[in-house]
Amino acid sequence: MTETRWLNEREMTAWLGFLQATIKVHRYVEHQLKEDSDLSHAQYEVLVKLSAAPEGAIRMTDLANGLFTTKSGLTYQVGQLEKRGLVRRRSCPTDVRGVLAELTPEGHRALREAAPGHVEAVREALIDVLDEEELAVLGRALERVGARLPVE
Amino acid sequence: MTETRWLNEREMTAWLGFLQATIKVHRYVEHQLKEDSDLSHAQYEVLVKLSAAPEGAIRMTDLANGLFTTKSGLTYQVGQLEKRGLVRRRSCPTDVRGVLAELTPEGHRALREAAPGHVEAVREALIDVLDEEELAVLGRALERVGARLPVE
DNA sequence: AGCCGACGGTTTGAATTTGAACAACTCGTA
DNA sequence: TACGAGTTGTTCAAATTCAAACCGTCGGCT
Repeated sequence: MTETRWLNEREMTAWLGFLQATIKVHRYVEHQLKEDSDLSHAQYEVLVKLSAAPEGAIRMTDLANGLFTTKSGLTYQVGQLEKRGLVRRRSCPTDVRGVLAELTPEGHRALREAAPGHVEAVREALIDVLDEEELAVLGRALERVGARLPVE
Repeated sequence: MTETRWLNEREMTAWLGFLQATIKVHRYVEHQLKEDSDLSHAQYEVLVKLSAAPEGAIRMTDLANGLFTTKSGLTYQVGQLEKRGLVRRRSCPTDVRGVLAELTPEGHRALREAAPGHVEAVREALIDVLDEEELAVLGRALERVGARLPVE
């Protein structure tokens, strides 16, 4: 066991800033979506992915990976969305085990209506607070951070 | 209602990077603590704050604010820590309503033992992945982001 | 002293998250 | 063709989170 490399002041600032910012930004975005569109952020992201799917439908597993969520968590959220008629499930033609999720017309509408407010919240909470340089550095750095860590 | 200012590519990269990085880093740190010290990250942060308290004890509300958590969430977590004998509650001498939380000797020990592994995980997941410039920019920028948003 | 709005912390119930267990199925290989 | 390891999505119970309701107390004001 080697000596612990404690965080110096600059590192501590970055870590605490990261913690505080992430918690607050997530909470802010979550609230805005729930308030204005009655969607959780997780649900919103599901709608986005489905809407962006090349064939209009995605396998559950691919969806879970793309959203950095667990399989069981996704099953739950898609279940909620299906209850509300925003998403439909159908079986995968090439793999009997597979399940494809796709947006219903109501799902498309819900996303279209929720998107502007959500983007505004993202700007308000994060994007518009940063200048050009910060935006670039943050994008580059955090992308690298995320890519290094396992999905689950 | 003015026209929606959608995110351009650079902004979208920053936002997606932020989402992915935050989710994964939080999960990574959470797992490491649970695995190696049987503590949730929330519980670890409580121990840290208590350990850093000038008088060795803090009011629940101050603790909640310092940790960007909700009052009820804190009540639950402190309850868990108390069950395990890491934290003690006593009433505030100057305010009957108030409750002070403080570390027990076991709490001090648990923190001392958990800290090195936690710091290592934080480095592994975030700090050591960034260079000097990124560290500085990230610290400055995210601190500003966090400060702008309401606690709750 | 007495009132009243605000505060401090807990309780409550519902919603969500998690990992593990599970059953059904796929696919490469013997 | 038959095997077995790995995959797919769901289910389950337990843990956690959240907001709202709640109760007792504080403190300024009359």
